[in-house]
Amino acid sequence: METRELRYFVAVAEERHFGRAAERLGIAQPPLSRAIQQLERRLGARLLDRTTRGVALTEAGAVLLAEGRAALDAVDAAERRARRTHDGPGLVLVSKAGASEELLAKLLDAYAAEPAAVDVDVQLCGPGQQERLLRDGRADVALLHRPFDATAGFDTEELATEGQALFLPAGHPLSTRAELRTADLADVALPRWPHPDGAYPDGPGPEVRDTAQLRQLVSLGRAVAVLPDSARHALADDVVAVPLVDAPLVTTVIAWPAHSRSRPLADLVRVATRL
Amino acid sequence: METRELRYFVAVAEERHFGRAAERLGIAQPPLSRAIQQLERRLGARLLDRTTRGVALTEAGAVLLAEGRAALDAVDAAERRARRTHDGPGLVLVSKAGASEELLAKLLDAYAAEPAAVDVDVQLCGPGQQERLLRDGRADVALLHRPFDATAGFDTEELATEGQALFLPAGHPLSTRAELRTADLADVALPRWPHPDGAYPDGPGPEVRDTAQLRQLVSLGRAVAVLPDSARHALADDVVAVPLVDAPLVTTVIAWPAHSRSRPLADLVRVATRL
DNA sequence: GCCGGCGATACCGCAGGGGTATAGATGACG
DNA sequence: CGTCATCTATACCCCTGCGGTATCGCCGGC
Repeated sequence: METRELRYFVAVAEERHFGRAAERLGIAQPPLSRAIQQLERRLGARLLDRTTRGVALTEAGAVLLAEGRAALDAVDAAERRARRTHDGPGLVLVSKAGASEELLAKLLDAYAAEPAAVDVDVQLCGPGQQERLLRDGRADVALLHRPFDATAGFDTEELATEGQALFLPAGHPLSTRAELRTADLADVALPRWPHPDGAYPDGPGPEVRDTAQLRQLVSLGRAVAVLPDSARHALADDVVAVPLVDAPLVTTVIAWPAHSRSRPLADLVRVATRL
Repeated sequence: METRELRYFVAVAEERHFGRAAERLGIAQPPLSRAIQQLERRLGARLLDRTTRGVALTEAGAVLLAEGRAALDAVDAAERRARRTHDGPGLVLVSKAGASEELLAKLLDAYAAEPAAVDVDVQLCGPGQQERLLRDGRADVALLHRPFDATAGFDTEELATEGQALFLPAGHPLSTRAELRTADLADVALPRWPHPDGAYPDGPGPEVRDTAQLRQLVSLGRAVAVLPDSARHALADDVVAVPLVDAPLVTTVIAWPAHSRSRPLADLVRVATRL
């Protein structure tokens, strides 16, 4: 199966519409129809149920969509990592904006002191994006936070575990409490995080993209946030943190593609585990 | 990057010779040279150092070889799993021939009793092959044995942990001992297992492909073997097992691709963990 | 019953992948 | 040092197959 066929199929499967998929791919609709038919013939399997109002995935189509996305990411990763290797030694580390800032700073300092240290390009992104970057080769290593981020398929080492706290603007009714339980948050409008596809769930809370942005909203009195205790370290005067004693513990882990065995990556991981 | 280009590059990188790679690919040598040149131009990176006596990998080439193999496996997996889904529900389980036989039998029995059980196709193979089958989609789930098999990149659940024993033909000098230590094996010729590429290391012991074959050689008095205790269960009268008290513990795990979320697979894993 | 939207079919043009023949480069060898 | 063997690159040709345009057939909505 060729990458092109797979890209075409994934586009149709995601758009559930040949015309829109063709537009997204920058080709006309008829060649796309033909390509999908050929793919189905070669696989010997129906992938799509066509109706006059669009297309639906068959079971085999759903499997090919899931596996095909992973395969396309792997191909992209091969290309990106080869290109980056040619451009010179270096690592791309990705972390959530605003999360584990102190740990990240210590890690970068400690690694830079290593004799064989290479350039580390730090990418900050919103939650749930790191996994994708690691899979498609835009990043080599990531700081993830269990249980929020999926670590499936990566090698990981645990770096730190901490509790969570509610971060409130000073003057908020709950800000005088010594500690809180999740039940106390029943009628608090918590911020809404985007799904992986970028859409936001419905609800009363503000829409946020990353933790740094959220912290600013809290400071402005426009949001309250549940964040790991370490977010406390750069707290503005007008923000209060109250421990949430029964919130799940958050573990910061360093994660990398399971097959990676480069020397700089191994050094970075070793430094991280010895912090 | 197209699958075809990647296949071509991997062939040349593995053969380190354009002519042989072309033959393996079933094409002539000149188009292959051209294809690699185009790939290098598109990537903007030299992948191979050509000499008149063959080719050597550059650093970027080595990265592309490793990542490219994984990517090609992922593409194959997408194709195979889509095809198998179309052919009907079913799981392919792979295990080492002769290993964990009792546990495997119990697992298959227990799963078959499930209300939503699907066909389970059991593939037996030599050591180190399961990982490959799981990666390229020929299998859905595997029984692996830590620390011998690599579980990197898979989701796993532990099923059993056991010690190892030395399996000897009756009458062997060591067969009367109540227990052994690894130091006692210093001048015993242990069997040689093939590398992933099929080549055998040099040494005095017999060449073996799988545990079932090894057991037969022991029974014939042509080999001695270090195997997990459970290999004892179908022991012939003429074979003696002596515990190796300081050998590493062997953990049997059930492993599957990290992103797999099919109902039959989840059922099988649940049944396995409750054995 | 007509219209609009969607996927499939028919047909054409050309980019590019594959083939053969051969040149160019370089280490091996007498 | 010249010749040969070996291996990759270049030149040139052919034809497959991808992509484009025009149009058809089908079906749901009004």
